[in-house]
Amino acid sequence: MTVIRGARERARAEITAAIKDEARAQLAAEGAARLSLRAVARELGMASSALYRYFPSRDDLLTALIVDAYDAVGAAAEAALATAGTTAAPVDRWTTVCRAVRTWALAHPHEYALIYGSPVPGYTAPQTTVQPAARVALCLIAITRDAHAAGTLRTPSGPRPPASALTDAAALAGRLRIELPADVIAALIAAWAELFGLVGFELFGQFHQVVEAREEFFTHAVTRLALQIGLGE
Amino acid sequence: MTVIRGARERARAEITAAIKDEARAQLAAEGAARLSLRAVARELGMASSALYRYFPSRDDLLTALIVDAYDAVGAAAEAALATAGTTAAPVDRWTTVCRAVRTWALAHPHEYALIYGSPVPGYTAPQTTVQPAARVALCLIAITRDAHAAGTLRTPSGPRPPASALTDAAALAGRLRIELPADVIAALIAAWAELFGLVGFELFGQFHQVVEAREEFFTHAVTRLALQIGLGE
DNA sequence: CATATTGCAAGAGCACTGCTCTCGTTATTG
DNA sequence: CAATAACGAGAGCAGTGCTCTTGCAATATG
Repeated sequence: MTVIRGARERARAEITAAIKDEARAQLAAEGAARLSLRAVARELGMASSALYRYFPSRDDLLTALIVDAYDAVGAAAEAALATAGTTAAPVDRWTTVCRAVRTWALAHPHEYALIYGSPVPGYTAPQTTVQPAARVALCLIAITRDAHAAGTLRTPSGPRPPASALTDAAALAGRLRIELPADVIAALIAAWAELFGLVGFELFGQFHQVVEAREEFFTHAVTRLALQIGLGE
Repeated sequence: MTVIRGARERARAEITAAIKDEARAQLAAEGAARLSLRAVARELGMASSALYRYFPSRDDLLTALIVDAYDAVGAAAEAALATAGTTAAPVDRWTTVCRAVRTWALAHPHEYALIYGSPVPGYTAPQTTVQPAARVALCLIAITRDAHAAGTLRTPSGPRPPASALTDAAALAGRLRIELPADVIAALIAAWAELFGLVGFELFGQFHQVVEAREEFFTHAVTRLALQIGLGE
């Protein structure tokens, strides 16, 4: 971590945090589209131009909020995984993490939309977002790897992935040093994307007048995702 | 269809269409956030205030684009289903429709983001969007219903949905007059959401450095979705 | 300690936005 | 033909992101 030396750096860190907090509050209240630098400055009692000392542009502020949101949902997933413990059944660990993601999303819809909805600032996210963005996925990987190490992992259901998908999966496994078969990795990636499809559809209103028992439906659906990659049963 | 009587109504219809076309062009080029009424008016050679005779607000124009986008992706899905024909295997019909959705999304990323990413204008979409929004889902339902009628539908894999989910599914089936078992409906809803999770993750860059053979991966994943609701095999 | 340098806040200002209002003009209808 | 409704254009308001300049305070340097 960076050590803050003088009073100036300390003040800078505090003001930067205050700006992000106020911006996050506006984001939560009104959404990313209505987030206004001038309103943030107004609320903080400073000139709008002073804010540019801390964030060179509105997009940079949004990017900082994106990183924070990824970290927040990642932390929620990790906390859920920790409370579930390593002794629980893999399926239960899986559903616990998934439900934590869903709960966080429902509590922070605008922040969720910022990271898993339309990517607002430009189309290619800065490199700084990729590591926080991976935290939820790493939780799901950890569960699967533990099950694999314990020998309780079946082979994924359904047909075998095509060779190209297995190549991609093997490359990813090598890069992240994941001790899992390529077909499991491929199934994991699909389940990971499908999980956020379920969350996003509920959050963005597609389940309106379609699914009413949202939580039960979600739990059931992610349980099936777990079984499909070979966890449990 | 509405019959256009006078020259005034004809002009109004044409100008409304021209506004939407120009707005759609700007949406495709820059995204919903950068869509500007004044720029649309400028490009059309009219005063910005005149545009408000046709769309009472920017959100109303966006809503019109949303409806059009739902209709476009729905039409793409229906066209794919038509070309696949009724004689093809249910799994192939399913993957054909899914791939048409993905192809449309890749060709129209901003329009896709508008409807399946973060819902921009307000949180509750107007009632006029629900019918066009259902067209893709109705394609998937039709495939499943055809397979059920032909007797080639297995029971969905995995555990049975909870009672509340079955109740929701039965209610939906009754409302839409779908002749399908409740557990199939429930599996269909999950697969429907998961399909758009796969598309969205690819489109929004989450598969960056994760999946390279995107098309093969997608086809494989949606094939598994089909098997999971009982189509084919 | 005195001085030069740097970091910072504030204000004015630019170009842009969505939107409203008014004012002539044009097309439709009785 | 006359009354009415629809329409286009312009001015204007409040707000936005962002830049530039000016003056001040904290830091670093001799």
